[in-house]
Amino acid sequence: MLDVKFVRENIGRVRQMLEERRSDIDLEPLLALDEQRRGILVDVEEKKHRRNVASEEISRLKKEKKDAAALIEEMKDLGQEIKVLDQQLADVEQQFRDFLLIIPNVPHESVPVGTSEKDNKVVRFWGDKPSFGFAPKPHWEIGENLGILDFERGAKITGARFTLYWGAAAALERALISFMLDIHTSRHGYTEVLPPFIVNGASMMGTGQLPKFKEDLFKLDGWDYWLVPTAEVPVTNIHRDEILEEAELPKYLTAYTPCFRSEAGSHGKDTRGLIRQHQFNKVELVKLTKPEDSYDELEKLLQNAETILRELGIHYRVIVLCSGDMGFSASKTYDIEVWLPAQDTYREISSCSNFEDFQARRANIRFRRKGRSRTDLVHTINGSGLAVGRTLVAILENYQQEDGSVLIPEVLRPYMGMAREIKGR
RNA sequence: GGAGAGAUGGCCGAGUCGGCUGAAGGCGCUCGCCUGCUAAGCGAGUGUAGGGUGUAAAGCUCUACCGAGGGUUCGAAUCCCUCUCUCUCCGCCA
Repeated sequence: MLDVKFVRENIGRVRQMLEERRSDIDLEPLLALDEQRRGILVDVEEKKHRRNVASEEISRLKKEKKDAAALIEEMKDLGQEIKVLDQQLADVEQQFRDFLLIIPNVPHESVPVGTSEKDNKVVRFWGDKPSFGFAPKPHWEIGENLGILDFERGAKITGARFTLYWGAAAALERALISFMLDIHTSRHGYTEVLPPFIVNGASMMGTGQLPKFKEDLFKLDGWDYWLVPTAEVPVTNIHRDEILEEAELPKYLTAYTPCFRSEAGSHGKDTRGLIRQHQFNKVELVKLTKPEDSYDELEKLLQNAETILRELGIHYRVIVLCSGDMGFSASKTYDIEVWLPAQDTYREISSCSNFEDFQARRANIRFRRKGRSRTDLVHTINGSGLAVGRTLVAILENYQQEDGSVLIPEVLRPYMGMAREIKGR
């Protein structure tokens, strides 16, 4: 959510931003509502002031045993007027807030302007594409041949985009989760948390999934409860409606959660394999920082995520998303794309974003600088560190051998009973 | 699921028959004084949000907020209703 004052004072910039994001929101109604809101506010506050003064007067008259009937009668009318104005104000504020909630964040000045993913810019590459003396297979073939990925039974148990893992695949998934969490806690200074996997509507509002992206979420029937689409939601909302001390910042949090996404609008896309599932595992990195530090902290968080792929020895590239391809709440986003040899392409395995104060304003997460009385909004940053299912895909494809077996990256072996390779269940 | 108790400022805790209670008292914290050091002591200050005024900061001023929402009333932390959450006991359960 943007600051109304910012919108009011930088109307040109906000208009331009909406254009860059290819959004057709018209800001006029917002400004009109803001004007209206302040007009009613001044009026109703003045009336309330008069009522307060009169109430004291009535109290005094009664104590002195004097007649207060005339004043009371007068206040009855004033009370009615206030009631009407309060109702009007509530209506206007509701509309005003609803409007503000659907305006996207302003891209950072370093973000390339563009209309689609074609305008994203590659920042760097790491490692090399592996060379195979045979035609590399896609992960779904590798997994099915080894008997460790069962797409048919996943679909039977639940439906499309759900997969059953057997034996070594299940163990590898679990190993990856532990490995990632261990690296981030022991080497990068994050505190591990295990949050609820179901959150309420207020939390979804806080990080920006609601009200605009309801159709992407799974909701529990009859409850204001939603399955988390990412750990970003419960973890960022840990400090919702709190005021932190300056000394507590920056906060580094990491969490494993499953993620649930309806994938509305992606019918027919990535239908084979593990790439696009309704349920997948992810280790998430979340930071709450002071505004002046957030862009440095974003770079560090990105590197923290990259470390996982480097340790696993898998080739990847980093790209910066252009204005037209960025998510609703982000000011700047880097994607890490991992190399998938069978598809001869790079696929997103992590998305690291700075939201500046956009989420903090919605979620009301503030901090107080030492020696100052007023509060400031924190900046929030998060990124996948990494998407576990896609990491498993990358391992299967990059570490496959001609005989159909898969080598286990060395750093994962301690988590896999020191096994060197996967030959079957 | 059944029965009961509660929700007040960073924390503890008081609010009688509704009327200078944004809220006593204490703790904590901040600044100043005092003091070989520390501790103690003394003095002052110490919620959040929004509006007005102000070039800005400060300041001044108004409004709202005592779990949330509604109601009664000239006036509600105090009375009534609904909801949420917490705690205790019973039942059930991993």
